[in-house]
Amino acid sequence: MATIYEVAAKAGVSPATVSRVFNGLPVSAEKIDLVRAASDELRYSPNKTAQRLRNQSSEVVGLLIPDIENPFFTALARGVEDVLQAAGYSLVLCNTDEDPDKETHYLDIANSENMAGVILAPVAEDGDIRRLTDRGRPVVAVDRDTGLNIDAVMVDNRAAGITAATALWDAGYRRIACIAGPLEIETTEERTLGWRQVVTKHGADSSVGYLQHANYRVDGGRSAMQALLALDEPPDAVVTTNNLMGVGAIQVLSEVGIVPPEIGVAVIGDLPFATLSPRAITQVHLPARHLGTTAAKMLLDRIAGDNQPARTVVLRAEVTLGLAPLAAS
Amino acid sequence: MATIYEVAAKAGVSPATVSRVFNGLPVSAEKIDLVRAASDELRYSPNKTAQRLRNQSSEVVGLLIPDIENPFFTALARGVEDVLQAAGYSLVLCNTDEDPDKETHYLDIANSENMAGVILAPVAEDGDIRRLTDRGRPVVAVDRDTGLNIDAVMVDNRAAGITAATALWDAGYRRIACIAGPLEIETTEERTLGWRQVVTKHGADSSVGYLQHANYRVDGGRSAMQALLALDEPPDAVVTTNNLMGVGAIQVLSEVGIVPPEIGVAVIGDLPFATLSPRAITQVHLPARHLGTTAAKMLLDRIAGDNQPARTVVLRAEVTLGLAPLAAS
DNA sequence: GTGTCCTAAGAAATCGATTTCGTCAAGTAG
DNA sequence: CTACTTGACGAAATCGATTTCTTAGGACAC
Repeated sequence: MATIYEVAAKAGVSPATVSRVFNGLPVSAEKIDLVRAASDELRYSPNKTAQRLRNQSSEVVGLLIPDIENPFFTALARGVEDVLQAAGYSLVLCNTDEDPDKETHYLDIANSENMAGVILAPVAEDGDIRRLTDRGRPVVAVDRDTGLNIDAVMVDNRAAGITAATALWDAGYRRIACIAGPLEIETTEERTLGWRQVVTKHGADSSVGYLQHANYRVDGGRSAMQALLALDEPPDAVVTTNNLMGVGAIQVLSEVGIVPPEIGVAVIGDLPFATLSPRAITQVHLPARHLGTTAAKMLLDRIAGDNQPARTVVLRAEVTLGLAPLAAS
Repeated sequence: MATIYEVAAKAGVSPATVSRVFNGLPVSAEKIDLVRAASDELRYSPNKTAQRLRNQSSEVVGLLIPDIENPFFTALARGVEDVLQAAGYSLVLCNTDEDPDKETHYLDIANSENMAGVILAPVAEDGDIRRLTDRGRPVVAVDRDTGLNIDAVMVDNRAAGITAATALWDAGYRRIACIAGPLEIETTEERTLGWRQVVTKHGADSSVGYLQHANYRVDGGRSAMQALLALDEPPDAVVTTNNLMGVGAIQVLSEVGIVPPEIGVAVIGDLPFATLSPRAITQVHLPARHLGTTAAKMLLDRIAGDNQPARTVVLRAEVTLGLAPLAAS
């Protein structure tokens, strides 16, 4: 790789002049031509590492997500990438695995790598985000809240829970269960609260094991659904508070031969790879990609020097109704 | 952020000594203590950018994949990440979107970012991989071949196609169609050749529209399946040459009410988010994660200075048989 | 004709680490 | 006791860009 010194030597000018040409600072037309010719010939492109050291910042943004294999987060990542790529930034994608230590580790890296900023779906509320913000590096929280006063892009999870449960109730289901995630994850807790609000409003009983806590993944949904089916009076419908648990629940149902709309199923989150006709299922679509693009735009604003007080943007989910039960129960 | 000079001043030593302490070079015990105390107090951690400039390399690896929303590639990425993370490297994930220009762009970035190496699922055979290899940066191809003489980790795609078609034949299906991807993508072409080999071996007719080319995604699988069902004599089984097209095909089948094993379905690739019981479907499991871990290990070897001739590792797919048809047709 | 101002462009400092080189002191051999 | 080796460690060069400082030269006013 050619350096700025080689270009300068070949063009018969100083390195400073080469730098000026590449940064659009005033240089005589004559020398501009010399420099362009020399740099073309040597296929010169400025060394980003040296630029970064000198400028104390880079055109790299970190994105920290808990699970790269969850389609929700990949859609989010896709949204982030689209915006950043268009703005000439590159994206470093880090998998925190719901592990606070990994999160801290990657935040340290963001720091010592001089990244321009970070978009973060936080694992722990007390993460070491300060280290970045103290150095003036913008951080945007996405999907989940931090305790800190920073930009955030969130989904109205309570409303999503209400929407899901209401859709099932309106379709005629009366014994609506809920498969919730681990207690520590606030998003799923909020959705659960939305479900509970609807169920109790209608005076239905929600205390007989209809609330199942499970891990956030497919197998969690499976075991929770199995537990629900084993109840003396199984539910006639179920809300799952994320996409993967929804997959697990539907798998179990299809294995025992109970297919929606024989049982009502509402999933909060999208099922991009559902293999049965998605029409039978109520989906509360989370705007994952939009979450990503919004967060990326906010981050770019901050990088550009925007200093307004921290904003929180709340996006709403959109529902696709599933079929109603075949006959009144 | 504290610099090495501040640490040196506080400890009353030279920056060189601080550097030596951090790099395990011989320093007297007495000064080691001084440096440790000072760096702890200042929470010093070396600036990676400066290290990278000086050392002409970094502990960052680039992974270029065509589609971050495809579970095959996220599983692969996950495998890469596990290995790199354990070795203290970080991963920059780049989405090439099957676009040769984006691929070139990201390869340039890998170059000027002084990345330690690159793992690449190439889009175009004539990509600008040379620019990296010429500078001594190792590159490992994964999933797809390059024309170049570099390390590669591949799947035996022909065998995967043969396995899929044979499983259906052995289960008793006799009119086996194939949903293939775009002609440019060699992986799906090889799988298609495997299918054709089995079909022609048994003297079955494969020329009556049973081979459908479609785009590589869910909607491609949908339209191909619809075309197959519209034939005068529709197939009684179908092989799809990737996971997403499989999803689309199965969706269409479930919508028209034909459920496996009424029709035979063999998918090359995994269906991690299938919502029907996967038991009815033959899956040829591609070792996506293993592909990633293998590639990452090979890359780390090269980074460590391994100079043996380029290797190509071929992994084999594993089949999970679906159910046989209910009655002989 | 001389003083002032402005612009182009080179010299040199800077970012923060690593590493070579040289110095000095202590230890060992003759 | 001198000569030579060895080891710790500081001074300074280096990586490749950007930016400040400085200087030279031209344009213009008086």
